[in-house]
Amino acid sequence: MVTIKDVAKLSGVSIKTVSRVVNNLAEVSPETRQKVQQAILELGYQPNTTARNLVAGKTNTVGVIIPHSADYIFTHPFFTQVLQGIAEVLSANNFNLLLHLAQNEAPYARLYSQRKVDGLILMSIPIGDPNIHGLEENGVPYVCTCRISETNNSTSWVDADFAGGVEQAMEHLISLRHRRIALLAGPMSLVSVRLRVLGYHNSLRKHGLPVADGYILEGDFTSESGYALATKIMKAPNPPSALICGDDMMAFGAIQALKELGYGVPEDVSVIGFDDISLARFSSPALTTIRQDTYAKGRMAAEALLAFMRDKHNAPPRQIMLETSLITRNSTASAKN
Amino acid sequence: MVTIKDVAKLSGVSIKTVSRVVNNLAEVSPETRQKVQQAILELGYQPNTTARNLVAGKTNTVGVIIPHSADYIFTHPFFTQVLQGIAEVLSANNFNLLLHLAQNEAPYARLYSQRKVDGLILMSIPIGDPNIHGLEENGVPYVCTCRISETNNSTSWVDADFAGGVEQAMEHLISLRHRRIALLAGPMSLVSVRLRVLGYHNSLRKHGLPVADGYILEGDFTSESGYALATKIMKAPNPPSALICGDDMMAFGAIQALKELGYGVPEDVSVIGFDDISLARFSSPALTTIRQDTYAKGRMAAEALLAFMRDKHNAPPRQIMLETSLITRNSTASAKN
DNA sequence: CTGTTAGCGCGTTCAG
DNA sequence: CTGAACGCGCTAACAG
Repeated sequence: MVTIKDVAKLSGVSIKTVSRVVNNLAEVSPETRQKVQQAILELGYQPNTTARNLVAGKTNTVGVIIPHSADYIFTHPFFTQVLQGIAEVLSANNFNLLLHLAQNEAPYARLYSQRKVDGLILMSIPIGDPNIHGLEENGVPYVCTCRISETNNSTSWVDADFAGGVEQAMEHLISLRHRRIALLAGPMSLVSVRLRVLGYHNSLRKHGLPVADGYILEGDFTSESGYALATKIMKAPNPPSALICGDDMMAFGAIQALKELGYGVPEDVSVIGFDDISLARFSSPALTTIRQDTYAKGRMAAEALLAFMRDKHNAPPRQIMLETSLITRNSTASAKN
Repeated sequence: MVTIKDVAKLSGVSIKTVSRVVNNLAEVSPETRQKVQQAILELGYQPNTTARNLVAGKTNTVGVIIPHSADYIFTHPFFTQVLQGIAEVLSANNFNLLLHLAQNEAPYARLYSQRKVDGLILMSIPIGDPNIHGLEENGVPYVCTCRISETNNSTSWVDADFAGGVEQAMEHLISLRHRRIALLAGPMSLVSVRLRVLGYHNSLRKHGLPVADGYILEGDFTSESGYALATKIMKAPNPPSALICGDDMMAFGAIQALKELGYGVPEDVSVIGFDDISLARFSSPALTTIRQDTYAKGRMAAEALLAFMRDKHNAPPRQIMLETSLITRNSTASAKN
């Protein structure tokens, strides 16, 4: 490869001078600058990023960690939307994006200790994930797009108000005179799912409604699990008149199951999703759902991380809660009785 | 940061010996090995990747280039599925994935010249993209998941048989006695779109059908453009009885437009999509579509690239054509007249 | 304004 | 089996 030395030799100056013109460090006479630039063009010289990084002690790259299978991630519009926000901000700030689909056991902090990244964005971390250890001890700059524990702590995160979101869904259904409302939740290993359950209970309590047996089911955010859980709950003794789903994919599966069981949606059973992915309006019926701004989540997380990396001290740990909103479409209607 | 020197000092050996145990280079006595490992643990030493890369002259990372906005990419399941395949293969081979959303003008080869990556995967490159220059000259290992020119050349690529796919769609519609079939195509700047048009013409010719005026419309692979194009063609003097869409998103938009215009799908107008994204079966009616195995596309591209990087000489430029298949669902039916 | 020298952290000759 | 010395390509002090 052509190095700074080659350029120096060809233009008849020292490597330091070459370095100066490459980095625009002024103090170079116009003629020598000219000579050097000529040589650079002639040789097609490009500075070696690895060498620069070694000297500078940084990488200009941010690692995005998602501890799930590529299959799971890329079939969920949720992840890709957050990624979009992150990618845009990083790109605008000349940072590289290293996508790390953690599967095997290896502390996330290692990416930083090994100087592969300057900072980390952690997505969808399950409770008790052993790999999060060492983040603080190693001084790793990081931001989560989720919460990693139900109790308060000092991690910085950007996340939606899941409890509030489910409460919005509940208010909507209760105002439509539904009383038997089931929650087809996602995996309980996620704080966001537990918060949805919390919101569900809050609403029931507020309206003096009973907690029905078996009305909280655990799925995994796939349409298949939505299908399976809807089938199960509708075949049970006391079927609900409305379903709140953990995400839109589950809602799609649930609607499919309901149709196959002969229930009309929304005439017989109302269904509400969560996220408002772009395809929610194309389902049949168009899906009523709780919208969370996943794109903003990604952007804000990336911005918070960059701010933190720029100035560790003046950027206090930030915890940002994003509001959700109810998008009313055609999958919900008044309860029959 | 703790370096190899610190470990050497603590364990009372030379840095070379530390290097040997870190890299498992045998020839170390059990006792010293033990001592060194102890010191490594004690200090929490992690080898600096940047320094290693500088010496080794490689980065162990592959750049994935997609010259579109993050918005465009992440709202199209097509891209994320290819990415999934790539991510899995790279991860399994201990390669990092650098996601590069090229927007501004900068030769892709530069990522290699600057030693940011060891190789490149190029996705969805438009015809005449100036940034592809320099790939060959700089000896960049690369593979495309698309074709970058209509004429034969020596680039290595993995791509679907778009002409054949559209021909499958045409055969299906013609067998249902459709004669007025419009093509709502994607952007003509893509070879894949031109190949779809080619397949369309091939079928027309084969069956002796006329090329109707204005039956090929150019869109951009978004549901919005599917909506707009379907509205336009149906309001034109001689509306078609069937629509073949450039991708499933366009098909969703087209179906929405048809419904709003009072056309029944598939009773009045048949619609066929392209890709078979996971949500195709949840639309209403469930979408008949041409399936391309985007996941396999990603995997094969990554594998081809890795093989090429391992052995430039014994890995001939590969050009792999992936077959498509017709998935018949409920958006197509016999023509009325 | 410019060049010499010394490192960044690691691997790799080559001696011992 | 082990260590000293050099170099990867570049930037930063420090002179000149």
